[in-house]
Amino acid sequence: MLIATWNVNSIRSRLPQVQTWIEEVKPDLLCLQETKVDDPFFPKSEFERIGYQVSFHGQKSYNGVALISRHPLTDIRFGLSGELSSDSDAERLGEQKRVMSALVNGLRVVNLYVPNGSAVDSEKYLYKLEWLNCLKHYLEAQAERDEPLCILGDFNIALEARDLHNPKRLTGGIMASPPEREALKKVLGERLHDVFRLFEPDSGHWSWWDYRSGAWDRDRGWRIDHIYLSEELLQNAKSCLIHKKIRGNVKPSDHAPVTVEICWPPEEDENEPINSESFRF
DNA sequence: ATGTCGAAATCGTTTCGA
Repeated sequence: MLIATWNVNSIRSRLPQVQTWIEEVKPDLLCLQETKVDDPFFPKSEFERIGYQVSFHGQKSYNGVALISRHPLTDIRFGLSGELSSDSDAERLGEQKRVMSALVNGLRVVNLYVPNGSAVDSEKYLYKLEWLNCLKHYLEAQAERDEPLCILGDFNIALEARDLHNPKRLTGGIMASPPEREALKKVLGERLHDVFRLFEPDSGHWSWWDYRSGAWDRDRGWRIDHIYLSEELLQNAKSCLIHKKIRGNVKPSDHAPVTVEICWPPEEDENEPINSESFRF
């Protein structure tokens, strides 16, 4: 099963590129962030035409997440509500459309667009930390359901020095400050593992390059788009790739897609009866 | 050098957020 995450920075601006990439890579599930479109205007039929089911949770101008799937999506959930400590938290944090989840092939996928945070100690930064704390509670409640878990998306956090092109200069700033990193580590707990690092220990692998300052031409990137898996999925992971060349497109998103290949469901039982199709006549 | 995008309103230029 091939699962992908991509912050597209407006699905309407990026539609041709997303369609081309889907036809090329054929992901089973594509999780989008920053769709920047209210639900009535999501280009749903553009994906249905190529054999995908679509579900989305968006708003005008900002944020917005979507799931594009070749397999049935069930038990689709929107936002962090239902798992929060109070109704007022749910209402306040639900205004920004940043989370949706679904069951696909028996695994729970949680698609996230973590707040950017603007600048350390700003109002938006405090919101980001608070939001991550709510996400932690949400995932703790989720854990009781005992489903194999994949959480992925744009985390707007580089967890370690090797995830930054210039750790000396950038560490301590937004997306690389100790409080953000600690908050994310608490979200992950003991259960969730960064599948990219299972295959690639080295620095120099980025998923986001700022549009400004010639960051792409100078390869000054950050690794802030992540895929985290629970143990049973991690054991069956075959690869995790950053599709860097997509960032070199004409009119690109500032993020590249990231994919994980998981052997899932884990193994076909050889003793199981053969497909009933064979008995048709 | 906060240097570029995308969206929307204050609309053919500026603002906000990233």
